[in-house]
Amino acid sequence: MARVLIVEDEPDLQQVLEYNLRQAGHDVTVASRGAEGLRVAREQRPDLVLLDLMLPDMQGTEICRALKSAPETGGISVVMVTAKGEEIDRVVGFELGADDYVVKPFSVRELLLRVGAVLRRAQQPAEENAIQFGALKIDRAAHRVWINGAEVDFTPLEFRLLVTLYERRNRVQTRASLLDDVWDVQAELTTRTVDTHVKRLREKLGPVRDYVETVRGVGYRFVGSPAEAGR
Amino acid sequence: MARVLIVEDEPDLQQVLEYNLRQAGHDVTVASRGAEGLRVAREQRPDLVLLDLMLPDMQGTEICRALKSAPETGGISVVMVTAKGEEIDRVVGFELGADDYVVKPFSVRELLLRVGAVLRRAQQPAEENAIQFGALKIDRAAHRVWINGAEVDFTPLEFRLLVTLYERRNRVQTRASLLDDVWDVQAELTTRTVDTHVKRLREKLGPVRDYVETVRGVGYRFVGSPAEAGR
DNA sequence: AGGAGATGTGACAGCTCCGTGACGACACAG
DNA sequence: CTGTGTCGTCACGGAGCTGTCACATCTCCT
Repeated sequence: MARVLIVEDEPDLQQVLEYNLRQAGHDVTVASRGAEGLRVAREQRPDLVLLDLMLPDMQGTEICRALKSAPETGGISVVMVTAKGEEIDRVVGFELGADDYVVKPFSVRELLLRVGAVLRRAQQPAEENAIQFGALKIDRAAHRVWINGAEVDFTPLEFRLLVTLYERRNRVQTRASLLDDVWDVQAELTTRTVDTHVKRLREKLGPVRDYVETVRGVGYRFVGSPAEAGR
Repeated sequence: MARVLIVEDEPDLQQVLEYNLRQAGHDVTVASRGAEGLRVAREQRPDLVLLDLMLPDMQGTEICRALKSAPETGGISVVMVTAKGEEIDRVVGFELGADDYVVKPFSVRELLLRVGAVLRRAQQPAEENAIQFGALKIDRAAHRVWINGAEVDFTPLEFRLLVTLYERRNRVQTRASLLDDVWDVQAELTTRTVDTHVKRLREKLGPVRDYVETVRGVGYRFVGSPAEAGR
């Protein structure tokens, strides 16, 4: 299905990742050290690199930056595997251009979902990476949003919420499932937290706030007629 | 909400798990020994198995593998409960296809969150979302209804009632069974409440109000000739 | 035709749910 | 240390939803 390079020093985790990605039908290569990973990535140009943030010889961030900044390897998708769930790690990961991340301990299902989503996105770069939806434009890679051509700042959380809502557009998403997808599973939060962030999202969405609809008693729904999409 | 099988030998933990999962509205079965757990899982086909890694007679991993590798039981979600937080345990658990795990000691809240998340994910693709029935169109995922192409707003209760009636179409449903299916289990309501909501449903159904028939002395029935379906 | 029981209808009060603004905790930058 | 930005929680209030009741209408039986 796709060629995946795993850069991970911990043998157990390495094995889990390799096993499950193979199961999912991918062509897998493994590297234990950062330098080795970077070399293999440059030589083989895989479709996706699964990259541990902490490696014995160098930081995963360096590898990510090195890959993303070079034109030959810039097209390779990067998913970061982070040990700590700290927000800072995620932000830094994204700032470096990583396409997504998973936080240890993660469920296999989650990992495969994220890897699958990133690969799918990369396959149709023009359409999927830059989302244009009516007056709303989202660049996932750059983490930027424009409304009627004017750029609007979104916090990392708001951005994730917006993208998550968009990805399952025209489907109601319960507060619980949004908490699953936008926040960590282990996060113990009130469902009302979702309300507050939807409110903040709508404020920033301004003229296109109606794209996010409330479905009373159920959850939220991103909505838009197909005619509006891809414009 | 869902049928959960607990396979756990330690009586205290068994009790805690059972109690809390019942509180969360699940239908719980308990097994103390691995062989028993495997047998019950095969017979009852629960939605989810909460599986202790260490059992007196066999390893939880064996049970997990046995369930996941057989087509009949492969769809059952498995959440592992591990005594030690060692990475190796997780690895083994995931390699075998467990959907998630919790490490003892765990907070009850975290357990419930993970169980809920796993169930929600497993549920998602199973449902058939688009229903078209003559002039009536129902999108369950989006929670939207159209009549002759025009969208009509339904309250959460009305929507559930409509879908429930539709699902058992051409079969009479008593007021009592509708109360069970549409309302909360513990709700103690007058059967007349059903009448009122059927009335409201019919109002909104307008031209297709005749899809909901009254069966005097028994209950209500959603009807439609097969020719009308799937249009 | 008349009556009893079942069902339809309209009104209403109570309640749930959601939007909103405010606040405190926390992390980070200067 | 202080200022700034982000995030989670809470309390309030309004809008919408829902259960119940009383009464009207209908259906079936005698």
